[in-house]
Amino acid sequence: MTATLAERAAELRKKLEDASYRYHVLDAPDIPDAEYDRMLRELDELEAAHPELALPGSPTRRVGSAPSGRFAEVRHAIPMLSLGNAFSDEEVQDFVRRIDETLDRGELVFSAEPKLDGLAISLRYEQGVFVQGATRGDGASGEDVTANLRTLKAIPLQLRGSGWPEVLEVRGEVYMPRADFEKYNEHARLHGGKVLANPRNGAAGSLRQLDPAVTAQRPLSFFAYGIGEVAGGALPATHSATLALLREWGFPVSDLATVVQGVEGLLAYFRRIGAARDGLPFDIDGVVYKLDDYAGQRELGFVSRAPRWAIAHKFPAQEQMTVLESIEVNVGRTGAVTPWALMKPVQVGGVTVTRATLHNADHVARLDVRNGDTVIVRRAGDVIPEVVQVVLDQRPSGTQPWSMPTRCPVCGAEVVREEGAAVWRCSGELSCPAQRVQAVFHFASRRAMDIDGLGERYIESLAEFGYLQDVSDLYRLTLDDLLEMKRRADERDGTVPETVKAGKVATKWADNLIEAIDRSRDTTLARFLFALGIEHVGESTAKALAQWFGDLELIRRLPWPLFKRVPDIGGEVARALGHFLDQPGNQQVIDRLLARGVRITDARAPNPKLAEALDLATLLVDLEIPKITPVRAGQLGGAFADAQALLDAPVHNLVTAGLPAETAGALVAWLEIEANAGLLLRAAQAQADLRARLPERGEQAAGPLEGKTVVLTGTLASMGRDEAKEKLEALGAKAAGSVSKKTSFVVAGSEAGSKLAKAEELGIEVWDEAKLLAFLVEHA
DNA sequence: ATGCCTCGAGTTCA
DNA sequence: CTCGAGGCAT
Repeated sequence: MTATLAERAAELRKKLEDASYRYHVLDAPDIPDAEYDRMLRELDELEAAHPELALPGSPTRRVGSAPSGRFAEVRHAIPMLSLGNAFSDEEVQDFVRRIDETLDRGELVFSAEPKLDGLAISLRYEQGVFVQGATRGDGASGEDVTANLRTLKAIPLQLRGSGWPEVLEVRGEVYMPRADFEKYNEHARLHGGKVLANPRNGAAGSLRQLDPAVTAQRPLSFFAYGIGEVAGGALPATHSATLALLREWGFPVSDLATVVQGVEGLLAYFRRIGAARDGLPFDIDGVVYKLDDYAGQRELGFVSRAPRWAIAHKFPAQEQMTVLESIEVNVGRTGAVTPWALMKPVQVGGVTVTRATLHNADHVARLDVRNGDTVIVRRAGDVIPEVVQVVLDQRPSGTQPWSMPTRCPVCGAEVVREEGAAVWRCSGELSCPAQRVQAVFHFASRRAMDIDGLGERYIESLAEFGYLQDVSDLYRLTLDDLLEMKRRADERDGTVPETVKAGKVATKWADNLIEAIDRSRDTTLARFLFALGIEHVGESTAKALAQWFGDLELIRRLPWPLFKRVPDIGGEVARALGHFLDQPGNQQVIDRLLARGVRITDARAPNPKLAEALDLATLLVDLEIPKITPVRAGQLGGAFADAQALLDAPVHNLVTAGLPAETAGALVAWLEIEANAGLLLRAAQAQADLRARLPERGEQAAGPLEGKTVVLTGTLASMGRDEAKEKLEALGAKAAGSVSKKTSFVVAGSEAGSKLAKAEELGIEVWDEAKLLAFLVEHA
């Protein structure tokens, strides 16, 4: 029993020492802080419970690691201690209770401040002059980095004011502001410099440069938070008063540092800083509480490595270590094969994470993650977990680099990658069940046909049991089909509910689903086009198509080059759309959807601006015919009335139209290819069609927001964001996803974040909810 | 060609 | 939200 505990203690000590060395000496940590803290606590508890295991050299007895020797060693007259940690309200309550029991003096006053994620240093002033600066090192002695610290503008070389002690040591944190860190890295990337991993490492690495000139180039800053040795003078009786004095003497002190009372005060402060955290210009990993009066601090004293009168209250770890059990792949709607990591569940930033996307094969290769690896996961951008790094030391032996499967795990078709592209795709297209299921899921999604209650599981089962070949089958599902599907699915999974065994069948969900499918039959052209899941045709492009052509039948017949007449649609998107419509299978699906009751309720006349599509010269340029430059196309446009006339023309007419023989030859050769001739023929028909339908110019009334681009952000009280978007679009506005200088105005609800900040930065008009509502009422 | 600016597509958890 | 890539102005 004791033997195993002793082994565990030895193992923990070894790991902690290694990690500490990497962190403090090499500036290259290989495990997250949270993991370090966890191991240190385990060892601490072990040693507390079994004092015979506690050794003098244990990591629990000191703060960091010995200096690397490149800088002179500085012995701290008063050790630079680290703090105990609290991760929960209970631990903070315990901290306060312990002080209460010792001091017995009623409501306690604490100084509270953010805990910066930087590098702790000590600055020594004699007669008010900066004489020496040192890193914390192992707490007892650190490295002399005076020359480097002198380059920091935030550190006074001579104290301001008066009344300072003859000898004064100021402690604080050197850090790199986030924005400066980004800027620095951007510059480094552009000029091939060293890219810093994160602000903390950036600060640590910068201070440990042997050449102060290098340090001077780094955007470092400093906050004072305490004092060390004081001689030949006196300081106030409280920490807060001392901070105020330090500020007068010329030190930056965080203006978030404040005084609070009792446990409630501490916890309220923690929440306030936590809420403000993302908006702060620097990284913090928690807050620090210190008993404010020095007399009380002296009375409380220290436990082995930390003061009893202070504690660090840490935010939930944003990074954690866990084991990657396997790398799986997903097949998306477009056939994209995406690798993702299945991991042992771990708490990160307050939620349990088990899976994280690995984006694509290149990303996996860059990280070199393998099955069984120990990995560091982080929740990036607030929510989405990502695998940051592999802990190579912990890699099991005999692993192989991961490689993309050559066959689709779902349908067995070959997995291929387009030249130069990042994604690998399953080549099975609609014969791949995964792609079919995803296609239906997309079709039913809220922004497409909006079929409520049709989730992925139901779709999978319906497809599996043969009720669903393509999306048009949704519209011939019966109540019995659904119930039968459910029965077979339950049977297969062995999850037959007790109620069913008792002879009762729940049908409410199926009634609702049938009803939802029926409701979705009436839809808009934009939703319908989006729902089809055409490559490159997302919500925005679908809206543009609907707005410009107005009618499904017209779009179905259009030769692809004409799609390029719509703003923001270029060759790539037009070709993808044409390719989709050229497949008889797709046209049949559309036919069946219409035959089974799907109705487009907002058909209208084409946009008058499409008149330019009637121009033969424009059309010829769009067709991308070899040798037909815009100039040549113009000549042909002048010589022939329309595409039909060109098709009818004998070859020699091309030459008489002013075309050089070589160019005319290229055109004739192009036309000899049957598909091309067909394209031109269809273009001729489409032109005739359009000509018949186009309304007179200016017939369509322009909305009050015509030509305006708006961006919505934050939460609106009176309506959903989508609803607001629709209303603005109805008035002619275009709703964009991000703020740029082209944005006309931003509508900001409550808790608006980065987009509002960007708008303010660019000086773009911002509407609040009241202004939006007033505008909508006025133009209803 | 280059550099914005958008859009599309894929994604996590409660 | 973040990446990759298309569209378009320069």
